Amino acid sequence: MEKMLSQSIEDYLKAIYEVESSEEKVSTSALSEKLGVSPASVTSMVKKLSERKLITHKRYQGVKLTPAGRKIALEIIRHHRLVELYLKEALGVPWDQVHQEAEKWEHVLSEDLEDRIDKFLGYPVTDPHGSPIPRRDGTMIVRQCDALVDVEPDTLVKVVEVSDHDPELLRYLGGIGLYPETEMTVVSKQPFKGPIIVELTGKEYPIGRNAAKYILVEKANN
Amino acid sequence: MEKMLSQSIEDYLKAIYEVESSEEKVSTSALSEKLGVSPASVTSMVKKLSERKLITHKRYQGVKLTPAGRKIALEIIRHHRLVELYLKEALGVPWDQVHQEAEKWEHVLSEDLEDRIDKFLGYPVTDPHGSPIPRRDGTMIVRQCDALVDVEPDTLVKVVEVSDHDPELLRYLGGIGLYPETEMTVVSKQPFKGPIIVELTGKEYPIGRNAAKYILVEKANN
DNA sequence: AAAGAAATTTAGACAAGACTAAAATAATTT
DNA sequence: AAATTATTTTAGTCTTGTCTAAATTTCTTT
Ligand SMILES: [Mn+2]
Ligand SMILES: [Mn+2]
Ligand SMILES: [Mn+2]
Ligand SMILES: [Mn+2]
Repeated sequence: MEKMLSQSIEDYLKAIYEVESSEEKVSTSALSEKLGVSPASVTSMVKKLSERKLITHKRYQGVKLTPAGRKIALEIIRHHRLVELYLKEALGVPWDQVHQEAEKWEHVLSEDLEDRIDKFLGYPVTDPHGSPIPRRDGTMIVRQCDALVDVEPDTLVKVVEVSDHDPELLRYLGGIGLYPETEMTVVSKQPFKGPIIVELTGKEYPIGRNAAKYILVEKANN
Repeated sequence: MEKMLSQSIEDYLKAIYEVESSEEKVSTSALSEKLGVSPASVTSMVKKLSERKLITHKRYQGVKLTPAGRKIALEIIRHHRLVELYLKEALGVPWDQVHQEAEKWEHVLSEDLEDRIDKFLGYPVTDPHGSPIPRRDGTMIVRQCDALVDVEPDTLVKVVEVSDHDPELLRYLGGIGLYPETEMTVVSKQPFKGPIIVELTGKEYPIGRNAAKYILVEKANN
């Protein structure tokens, strides 16, 4: 049952899953960008993944995960997020560094160790950045939430999730105490694409429009 | 300063170090055997490692680590042994499984994580099988001890180290309570290459000659 | 000392995964 | 609708690390 997949294949499937969850089409260029390889390299890997029935591909039209491919992607994402949380909880790795470490560890985690870590953490459902952890059976809850950048001023919101890709942003947010589950008020959106001002723990902080795209929130139930 | 070395190179250097510590010469065939690759593959990697000045090589005469190569080997062995101990202590992985896991994790451990694990464990000096953990500076204590198979009957000995390579042996030894630091008496050596009988916690157990080569002991001070 | 056996190296091939440059196709402007 | 631009694919090359088969060197026997 267990096929041995290369780290490269695992990273491609994960990237395709991630692009699928935010973009309409999963284009060669999007994957090229995300994985830091040339478009030509993406095309050749796409061919291989198609042959293995892990994705479908219409020439020039982008790719799509098959159920088998999606299952593997979620397996790797589960590893990634469990490891992130484990590193933070068990070894005190700061939340802006866990992503980078997990990027390597996700590929060498045995099923046995996955279970031990899961148990140690008390079967958690979200990682340190608020992203949901896929279940062992290859399913994952999808939540409904808004990007901070789209929220109207004067709204009380609760942070749901923060992108884990930019360590510098994470350090800034950690510095002002903005984590998943934090409640805050959107005070104003400065004109001319200026920052969004939020208030938490009695102080006001600016958050750039671009950063605010990567902070997901839900309206606080008052 | 930090060169990025492939997992393969790291495994070769580690294997060379390990063969060096037990055999006179580090032969192509010994490495081939240990790494599970063909002799021809060893020769070609040996050429590469020589060019990088990590080993010296006299044609048909075996290889030797340079100081630079030895330092890297010990770095990997340090990772390996810290991870083994960590998995056992922090996640309860049984001692017969830690080696297999560590074989993969040793290559993806950052210096930061290495330090965190070291600290968590209280700066340990031996791994679960009793092998010394190299220090950060690339040095390691070498101990003087005897293989159990060479000990005369009627001697009280203390277990120093057990080979981590055979899970089945480790399970057997764990089952009879034979771990590093355990004291036991060598009762007899059965004739015709028969087993060695040891006594611990009041009971006698047989240990095959071959297994006894991989159990290192010292005379108990008493 | 020579022959035979064993170990090592060379030669040549292959698979994975990347790259660049050029060709093909699709999307956008004019 | 044609021309221009952008995206994607193809073609061909490279590196890493492996393999098998053949040649070379060393070791062991006689
Ligand atoms: Mn990865
Ligand atoms: Mn995360
Ligand atoms: Mn290894
Ligand atoms: Mn060990």
